[in-house]
Amino acid sequence: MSLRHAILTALLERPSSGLELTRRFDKSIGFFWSATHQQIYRELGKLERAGLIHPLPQQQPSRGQRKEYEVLPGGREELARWVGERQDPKPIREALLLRLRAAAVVGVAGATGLEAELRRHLALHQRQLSEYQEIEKRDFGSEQPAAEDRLRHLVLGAGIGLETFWTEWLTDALTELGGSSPG
Amino acid sequence: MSLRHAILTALLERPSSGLELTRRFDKSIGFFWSATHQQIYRELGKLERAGLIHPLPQQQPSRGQRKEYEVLPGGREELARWVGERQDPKPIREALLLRLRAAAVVGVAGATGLEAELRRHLALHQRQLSEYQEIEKRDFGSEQPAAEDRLRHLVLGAGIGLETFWTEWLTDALTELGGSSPG
DNA sequence: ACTAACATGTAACACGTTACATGATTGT
DNA sequence: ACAATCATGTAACGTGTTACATGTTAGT
Repeated sequence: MSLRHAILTALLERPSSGLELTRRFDKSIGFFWSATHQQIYRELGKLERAGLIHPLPQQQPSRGQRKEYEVLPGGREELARWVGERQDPKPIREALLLRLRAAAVVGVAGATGLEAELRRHLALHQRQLSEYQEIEKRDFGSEQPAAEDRLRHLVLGAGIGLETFWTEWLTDALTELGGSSPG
Repeated sequence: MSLRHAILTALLERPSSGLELTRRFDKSIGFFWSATHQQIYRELGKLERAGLIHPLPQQQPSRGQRKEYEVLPGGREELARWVGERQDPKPIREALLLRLRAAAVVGVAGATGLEAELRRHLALHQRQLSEYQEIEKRDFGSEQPAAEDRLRHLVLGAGIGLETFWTEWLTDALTELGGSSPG
């Protein structure tokens, strides 16, 4: 049940409407927890009914009208509780690896398409890596960062590390596949 | 819709019953696409109704009776089609990163629990890494591997690379958090 | 009046998780 | 007879995905 906590985190960082949240989930928070606008509206409704957030009083709630939410004390407590919770890491779930394994059993004959796919993924991961590196340059130049900034930098570092891993691995994979493929 | 293809791949590697599949999804295939037995039985039912797999004829299908499945030509075709499909990589979805970001907004005061959690994750990733390395030593010693084995080795290499990344990153994170935390 | 962009929402379905139910086989 | 284990399955619910519906605001 992490979407709920992703939303609470985002709203604590800055009160927002559903659409604003959706856009913030296309970057920053969304870099490691993505969500569509439908998920977000559904979860905002639940959070409101649970008394963890409430809409800012200024705007009357009607369809098509912007509705900005704020976290209530109960929401902050819930988030703090969740941060301290014990949770095992989820196993890897990566369709590309599954597809390589499937290619091994159905035969590598049609693997020209697969090779193109690997190149395409390589380009996407390289682009994501650049984006993270730009954010790092822009937001984390400080010499004496506050504790919160050190945490955020750490999280960004994970993104950079993971994208670096994928670009290296995909490069290796392309060498393997292209380099010595038998006839 | 990858579970379907994970199951087809597993059944092509070796015809199995639902419970056997469940066990194989706790290792090998499951290392990068996990599934519970309920998911597997549900999907086996769908695959059978879709005519992509069928139970081996020997055993009459009654509850509590072992039921072994085999992939039909249509299933193999479907898998081959899927292997060549274009699919974008999914963004990272890692609750631990979300929790660090949440810790940044609710305050790092209760971060002693978080630090223990990071250590716990470190140990888990180290164990997983050793497991992969043992598999590599056992299964991929050959000098002239077949194309299928090169692919499978590549996939295992991704697992090793990812676990290596996490152990290094978690070690860094613990240094960051423990090393210079302000009073 | 029309259009585009903004903003919130419904509906339907696929996938994932947890708890539980039922029957078959094996060992004591 | 009983318990443990193997094996398949149902039910309920939460989460994620896709397509579509509805209303508002601003520009022309």
